[in-house]
Amino acid sequence: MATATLPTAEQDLAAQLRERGLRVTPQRLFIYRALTELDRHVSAEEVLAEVGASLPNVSLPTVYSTLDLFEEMGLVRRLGVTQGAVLYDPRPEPHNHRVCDHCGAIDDFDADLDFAAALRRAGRGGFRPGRAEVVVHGLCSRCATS
Amino acid sequence: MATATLPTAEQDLAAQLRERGLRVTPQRLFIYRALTELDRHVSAEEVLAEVGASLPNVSLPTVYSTLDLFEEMGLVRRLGVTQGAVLYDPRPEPHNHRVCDHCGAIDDFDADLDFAAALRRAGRGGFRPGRAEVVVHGLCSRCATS
DNA sequence: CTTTTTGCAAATGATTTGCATTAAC
DNA sequence: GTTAATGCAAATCATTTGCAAAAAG
Repeated sequence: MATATLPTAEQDLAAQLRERGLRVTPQRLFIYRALTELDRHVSAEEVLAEVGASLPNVSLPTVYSTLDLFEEMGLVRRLGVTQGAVLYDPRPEPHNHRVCDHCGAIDDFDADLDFAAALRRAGRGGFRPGRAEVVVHGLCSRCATS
Repeated sequence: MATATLPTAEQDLAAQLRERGLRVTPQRLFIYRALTELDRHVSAEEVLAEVGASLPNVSLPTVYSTLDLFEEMGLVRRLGVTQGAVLYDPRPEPHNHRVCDHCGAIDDFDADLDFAAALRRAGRGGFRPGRAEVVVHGLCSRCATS
């Protein structure tokens, strides 16, 4: 795909793909754009719906495999979920999550916390720790009200 | 079911069930026992396998519905997972988790951390915070080695 | 022209549902 | 005897796989 007129972020994606010897396809660019535009935790279905508006006939298997690729590239993170479809988090930097125990919604919150002690403990027994985050369980505003 | 000779923990379960107006069935008692004996994060299938050894013909739907019930009763917690089946955590007290980003394994670690700041932040915007835990992502000893 | 990527259809795997039967109480 | 709980079979939902056709380089 010609990349001359792409926005910077998508130029970067194209470059990263080429570096890996992978191809720059409209599907990959549009899926990336959809993630940026949606800017929240999304399921594969939601990504497909967003992409479908501008690029028809994209298939769910393509969305899944592209999201997997993006995870490998560190562009998104898969979030474990206790109900419904897996969510993909388009924020690559470390941040924390709050999870509604009632409806399963997951959103972000920021707080700079000291994870040194936790990382030290987690590193016992051969586990190689990477990133740490706090997960706060509770009820989202909607579920707390009703 | 007659409960005269049950171990204490199972007597307690029986009492809790009766308090709720629910019935004390062998399935519920054996599933509870299986959770105690396995004493680790388990899938519904694993629970069924363990239960099946002593109480034949238990069905997977019964395991699922019983685990749901136990979650409502605060006896287990469902863990969100990014691959494979949902896991049930038989430890009711707060504790932390470490997750292998390669194979998806989740185990426990303890560390007493100060969540006050995180809970304060998480409580913004109408979210009602309950428990907090740290999740450390990384590679388990097995995946780090190979 | 070569090889990757895609779309479609079908397969898989986890979990849930419907319903007649069984078992608690 | 009444009502909840169970087992079985079938349905559902998310995700993955196989493969021929399309498109990137």
